[in-house]
Amino acid sequence: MSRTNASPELVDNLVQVSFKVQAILTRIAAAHDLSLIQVRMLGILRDRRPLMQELAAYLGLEKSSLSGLVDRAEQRALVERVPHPDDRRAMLLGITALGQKLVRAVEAEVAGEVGALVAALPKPDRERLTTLLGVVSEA
Amino acid sequence: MSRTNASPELVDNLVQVSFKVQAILTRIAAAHDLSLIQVRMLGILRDRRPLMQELAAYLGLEKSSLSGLVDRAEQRALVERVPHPDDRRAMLLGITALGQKLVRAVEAEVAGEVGALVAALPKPDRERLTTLLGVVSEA
DNA sequence: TATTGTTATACTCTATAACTATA
DNA sequence: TATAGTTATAGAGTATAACAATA
Repeated sequence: MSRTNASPELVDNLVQVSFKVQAILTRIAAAHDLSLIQVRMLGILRDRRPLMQELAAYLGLEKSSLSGLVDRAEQRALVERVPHPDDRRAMLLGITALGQKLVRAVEAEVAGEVGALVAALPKPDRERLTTLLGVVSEA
Repeated sequence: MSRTNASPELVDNLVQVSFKVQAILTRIAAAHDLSLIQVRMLGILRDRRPLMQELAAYLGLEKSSLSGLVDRAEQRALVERVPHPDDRRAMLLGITALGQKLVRAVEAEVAGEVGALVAALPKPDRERLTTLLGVVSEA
């Protein structure tokens, strides 16, 4: 037996804001000749050096899909495949200096434009929103 | 001179929740053999009968991209092209009974799963979140 | 045998440019 | 001439299945 946990209005607002944020991300990525999935990939590689299959899992992609994604990013010198020292089947993925520069530029612009979405809220409201979204984000 | 309007944490939470909601939408759409853009199209056609170019504008697509999108949906009998009564160049787009059924099913599931994201919040918090997201949604 | 990654293939989604038909 | 829509073409992103190399 399931129960309605949220008003239609809350669901609607979550969906609307989600599309709004995605539109900002997509537009900024495109301005740097990147797709959203490429930005996500670069964002992950900024902090880790995963195997192909690990990155595929993070991104929710099949390994074959990731091969193409990495191919295109590698051709643009944004990422690099590094042979795994202990397993000759495996590849470690790294981000290049150019990739880092790009992802930092994108993230700075995102901070500005997403930040502008909440600029109309007074500070206490922004703090409340931060807390509430934190809970949703952990759900 | 620009100023930081939002904490990095708030921006992060907005982006994280946005991806979370999109993942739900994409998964539910896929379970019905639909893409996100097809669901958006059906959602619009539930309330309007636009021209091709009007729908393209709503969705932010080129008219040629929409041709293919409508082709594939029409082949599955989800939408239909209806000749415009007054302009023989133009096409009005409508949703079929099957399309309506599909979009209603998707939206019901979305309400359930997105609703579940906020199920942990007590009701007053959900109401506050609704209001705050309403402001962001209008920004 | 199992695992890591690539390749072959096919489909959706998207854009640009050229085109047709109508206004 | 201008507008509404389609078609031709190209490329990114995705999946499934078959494959090669290594464990």
